[in-house]
Amino acid sequence: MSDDDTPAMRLVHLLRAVTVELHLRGAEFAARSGLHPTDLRALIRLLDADRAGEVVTPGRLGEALRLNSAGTTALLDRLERLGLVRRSRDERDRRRILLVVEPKAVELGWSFFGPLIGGLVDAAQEFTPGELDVVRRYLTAALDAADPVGKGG
Amino acid sequence: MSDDDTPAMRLVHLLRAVTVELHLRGAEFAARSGLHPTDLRALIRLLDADRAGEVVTPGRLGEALRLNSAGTTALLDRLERLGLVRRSRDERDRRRILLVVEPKAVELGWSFFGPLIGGLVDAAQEFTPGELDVVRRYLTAALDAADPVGKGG
DNA sequence: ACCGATTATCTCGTTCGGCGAGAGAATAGT
DNA sequence: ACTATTCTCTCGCCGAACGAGATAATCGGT
Repeated sequence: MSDDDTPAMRLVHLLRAVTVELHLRGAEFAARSGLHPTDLRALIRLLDADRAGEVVTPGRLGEALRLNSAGTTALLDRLERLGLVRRSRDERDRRRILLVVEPKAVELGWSFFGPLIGGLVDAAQEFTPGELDVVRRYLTAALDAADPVGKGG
Repeated sequence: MSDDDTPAMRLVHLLRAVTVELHLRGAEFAARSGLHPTDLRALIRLLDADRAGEVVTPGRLGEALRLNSAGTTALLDRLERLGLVRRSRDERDRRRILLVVEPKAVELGWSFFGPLIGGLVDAAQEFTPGELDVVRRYLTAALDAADPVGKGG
């Protein structure tokens, strides 16, 4: 966007290149697995929640993915048909559906993220703990810059 | 994915959070501008090429976006209708169309990337040149890890 | 205990982005 | 000139996502 070739701008372009690359990887993986891009985003969200022990309902999932209720239902139909997730009535509030992640989804997630994470962890081996902390500080600052409102907003 | 709470894994999660955030920003901007996500990706590609002085044809654009020819034609119809791009016959090889980026597209690009880049550059102010170089090395390594094949094929 | 308001999910009908197949136009090789 | 190749566009279709509204369960006030 700018012809500036400052260190800061180089990082901006690098960061963008990384996001583009990860996006492409995701799209390729989704296509190979018979998933739509949205399905992969949903899978990621569900696995994150599962890992954090959060309970996810269709409403919350749709909100996270910016889908309306009709789209969310269709999405869950697809994921359920693929055996990646299961709908389970909440017995405490019987209006709600709790989404249960099936083992198959965890396996699928690992088959995608495993190699990627492995590569990134290997890459980190080349750096000292102090250097990794510098990177952490930068990425944290970049996250704030990209998300002015903040997660709490 | 892993419960490991090592510095390397923290960076993985941070990097993912940044990409997710940038992705969301893009989707919001696209919706506000009456663009589809694909249209924004196309705009980015076209502006990059414009900046680099590259010549882009529908075929090349479709290849970059992983669209087939029919989808590419529809995409260009949308962008042309919005006045962001213009089709121009290549007089040397009259089978080809050269895509010309209109000033409106450059303005639109800046209105999206400008604030984002500004925030990222500001964030970089807090770091010494040596620290920024550490980040550059890490992101370069991460890019390689995400793209094992490499840009060169 | 009842009734309206609220919340959560699903159904129906529609829109439109993207795909596959193939047509049309220009170029390159023999 | 003839054929193969390259580049773009047209046509018909599929399906993801939307808007509107139906259905079902819970909550609050009386």
